[in-house]
Amino acid sequence: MSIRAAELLDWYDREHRDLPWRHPEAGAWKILVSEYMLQQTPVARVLPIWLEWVARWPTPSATAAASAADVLRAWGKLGYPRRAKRLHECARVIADDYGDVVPDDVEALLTLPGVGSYTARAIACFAYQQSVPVVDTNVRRVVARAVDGLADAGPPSTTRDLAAVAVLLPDDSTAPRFSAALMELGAIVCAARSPKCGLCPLSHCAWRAAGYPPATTPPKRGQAYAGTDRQVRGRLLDVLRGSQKPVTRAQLDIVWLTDTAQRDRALDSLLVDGLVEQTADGRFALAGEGDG
DNA sequence: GATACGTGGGA
DNA sequence: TTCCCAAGTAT
Repeated sequence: MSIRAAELLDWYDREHRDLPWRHPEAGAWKILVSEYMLQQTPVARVLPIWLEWVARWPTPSATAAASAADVLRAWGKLGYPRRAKRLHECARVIADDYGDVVPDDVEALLTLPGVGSYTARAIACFAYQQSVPVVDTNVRRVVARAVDGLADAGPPSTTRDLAAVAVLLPDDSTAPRFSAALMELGAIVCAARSPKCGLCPLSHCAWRAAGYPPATTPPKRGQAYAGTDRQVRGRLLDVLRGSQKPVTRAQLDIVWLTDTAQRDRALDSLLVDGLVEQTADGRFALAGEGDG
């Protein structure tokens, strides 16, 4: 079963959320910033950070001129702070190598730090109106249901997923809106947890036609967060974000008392990732503190 | 292909 | 309260 573009586009025009990075005046850089922030992070949490961010650093060169520490602080508790570091590095590359203009071709975009298959195509599509497939988790789920009649998407495969969406893409200038609509439908109607099929505009959904069969593969258990290195890293970084001055080892140690080996490992990984630096006197600070 | 990588809100 | 999961990327 396929997806009728007209149904999807009409629904999108009626029901889509008014998100600022979708406004025509946003421009490629601010769209790029939104894409980094939206990687694995809900719109509601991104919105306030994005608004402050693009007002403060409206261009790649403005972003590149900021210190890494300021960038990490502005990122706040959005999560996965390596994204902030990569965004900062990306800004420098675009400022230095691309004349402060976000490149418009997928191949060049893919060379930027933090830009993978999804983000490269999202920028080409939404910032430059190119008819390239854009595949995120929402799109994969909508296609799995509406086209394949399955409750959930199978394991991701970039090659396979791109090909599946490519055949659905309208062969005209509506392609970018079609991709945005696919993502929007997955986000607010064809949701993972409780799909609102009563509100779905698609009159030909294979999953519905099959009587909404449940997933056949057992749900994969995501790893617990409590007690992981990720949680320890988060705690350590939170201390560093909150201090304008370098902190002592003891100030970091108190955030994780239960497993000192794990705490040491977490701190070391932050140093390796370049998110944290050690000062000459042995204290610790956010990377690039004092730069810019 | 599997795994590491933050955080917080809703069911 | 616990569990799920949210516009992925890099290794």
